[in-house]
Amino acid sequence: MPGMNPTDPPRSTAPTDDAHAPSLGMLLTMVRSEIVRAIEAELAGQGLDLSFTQFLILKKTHLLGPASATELARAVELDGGAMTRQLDQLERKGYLRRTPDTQDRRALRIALTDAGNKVWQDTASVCSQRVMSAAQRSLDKTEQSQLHNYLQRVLRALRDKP
Amino acid sequence: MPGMNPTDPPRSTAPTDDAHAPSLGMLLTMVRSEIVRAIEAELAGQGLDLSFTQFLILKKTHLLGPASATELARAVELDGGAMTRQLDQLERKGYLRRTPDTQDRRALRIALTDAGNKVWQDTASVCSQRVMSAAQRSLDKTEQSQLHNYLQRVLRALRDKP
DNA sequence: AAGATATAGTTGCCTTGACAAATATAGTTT
DNA sequence: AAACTATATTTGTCAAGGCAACTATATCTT
Repeated sequence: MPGMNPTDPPRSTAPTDDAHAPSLGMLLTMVRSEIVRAIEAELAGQGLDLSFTQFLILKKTHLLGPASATELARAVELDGGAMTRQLDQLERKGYLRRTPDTQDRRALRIALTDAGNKVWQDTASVCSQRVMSAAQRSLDKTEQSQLHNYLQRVLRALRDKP
Repeated sequence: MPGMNPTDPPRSTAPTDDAHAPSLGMLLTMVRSEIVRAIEAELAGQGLDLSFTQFLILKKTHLLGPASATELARAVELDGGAMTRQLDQLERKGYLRRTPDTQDRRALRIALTDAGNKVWQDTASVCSQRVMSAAQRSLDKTEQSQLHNYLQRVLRALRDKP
């Protein structure tokens, strides 16, 4: 076993027991779901009724500036149909607006409203920064960028198939 | 950007158009979903009709030996209700069996059938090994264990709240 | 320019998973 | 041992997201 951590506690000696070292896949799942939970909790704590997905959409809309629904969907890795429904909700909450695109009459331009901008800048972005820096607080700068780098390389390896 | 209209609002210049460097959160999402996709594709390619969740349940059942539904649910980070339904399916497919626990009459013992064991050992575990080693092929041993280590530290930081 | 093909957004359908309620059984306290 | 309390599993309900079908428009081909 390549990464046998000496500080691991002894364990029941059942079948091939190394059940305590989570696999890479499991770690990714757990880390991600903790981040999601934490950000949703922060948002709720600030009185904001936003799901993690909605938070992401606000983030990307702010980041990209007015964008089409499809661009946004790709940016947050969400299905187009699901995007439509999330946009419905965010529009109902008053955080963004759909405007017909004058260039392409099939498309929309999704833009933050003033309220949406305010919520993003004053609250939501702060929540996520708080969570993300808490998450990485035990890594120094070098380690943080290594982590980032490793994950990018893993991603590329997975996408450049063979 | 095809068609930049003069009446279009200014492209947000502020947040440094570094929109191309995915955040840590986004990386985690993307890496994980690539892994899931890849493993499901491998399984399907081997003629196995197994969702990623079902794959995980087989894996953990193999790893833990006969376990209760609750133990399994915790091991794969799945809700108890969802577990019941996945067990229904896996039992229908003939890969595992529910036996009443003789010690605790509320509980079950979930065990792989012979078919389940065979599928795991001959096919499913191989698929996942193939995907996971492809994923990490551009990291050397040291980097792999650093990645693992960093993720564990991030996870701990998130769980040992502030 | 007509036809073929591709893309944007919406909607319907289906599956999954979270959450809560219900039931059965253990374990603890009085 | 009766009353509480905690745990294991199941079921109902709901929201979310994937996929396919549909409409409208754009783009490419002939």
